[in-house]
Amino acid sequence: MKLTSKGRYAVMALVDLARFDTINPVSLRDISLRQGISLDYLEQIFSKLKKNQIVKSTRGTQGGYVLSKKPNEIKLTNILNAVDEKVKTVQCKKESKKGCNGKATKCVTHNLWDELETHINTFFEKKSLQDLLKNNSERVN
Amino acid sequence: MKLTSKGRYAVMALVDLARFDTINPVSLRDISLRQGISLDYLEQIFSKLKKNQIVKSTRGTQGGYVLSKKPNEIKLTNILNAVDEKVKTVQCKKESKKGCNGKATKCVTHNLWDELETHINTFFEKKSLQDLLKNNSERVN
DNA sequence: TACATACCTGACTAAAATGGTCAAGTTTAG
DNA sequence: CTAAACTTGACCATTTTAGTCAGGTATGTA
Repeated sequence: MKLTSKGRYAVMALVDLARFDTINPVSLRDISLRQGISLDYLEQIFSKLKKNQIVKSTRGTQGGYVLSKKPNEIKLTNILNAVDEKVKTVQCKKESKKGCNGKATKCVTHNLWDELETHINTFFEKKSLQDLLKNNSERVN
Repeated sequence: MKLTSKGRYAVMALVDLARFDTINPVSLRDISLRQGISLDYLEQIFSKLKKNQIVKSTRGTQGGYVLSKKPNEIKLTNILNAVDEKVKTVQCKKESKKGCNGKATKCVTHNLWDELETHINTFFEKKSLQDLLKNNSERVN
């Protein structure tokens, strides 16, 4: 079980945005430099964040990104879903009439992973960007 | 973020074992057939479970595996750790003096993943094999 | 004692996911 | 009109996953 960098990068970038977008849009270049994340990779991530209406973009010189909602309205679950960092547990095909692993019944752990999924999602639904801002009033660059 | 099959297989196999090892040791072959898991893969998994004293083995004809403790004493966290299915979050090198991503300070999400890790582990520490047995009194084969 | 059964070990591998890079744009402020 | 910034999509090296394969070794039973 593993948490990947993409979700972490997305959260880091948005915290950065929340801190710096108050006056002007923030360019990915700036975020890249401040957070040490590859610019090209950031572009992929922000493309998804934009599709999910978490950020808005302005083109051209002095352009960049801003949050489309207030930090306390952006929950971590929104961010992680946007970049496809969902909790994937059992791969039992829900379509199929069969249970897990081709058996007639559900595998004995089926409910377990469901519970875990709920458990983790609850955690992410409670946390907002605002919560992270509070814990990190020290400067980062 | 993803949960892999290895951990799921380990739990499935141990639930199977808990149900059938009361009289004789259970052969991996039987578990393989009942649970639809490759025999060779099961051997790898059980090798780790044995190293971590979760199961005991008997060789020879009529041999097989039995649990080394009672089902209520085996927590999911023990099982998942045994098969290296730990929760891995940030890859910040703890050795290094530097913070995450080569920055001087901890990345803004550092504490977040720590919290999540604790949150998930708490879940696994509460659940025992016994708990899974209760929820699955229906037959599985 | 033979031998089948079952555990044990380690090397190997196809496929997928991860964590990016690279190239070629389009848009717009100045 | 041009540089800064967003946009899109193809591409790729590495690592992980989920096994397979090939050989063992140990031992209960006939």
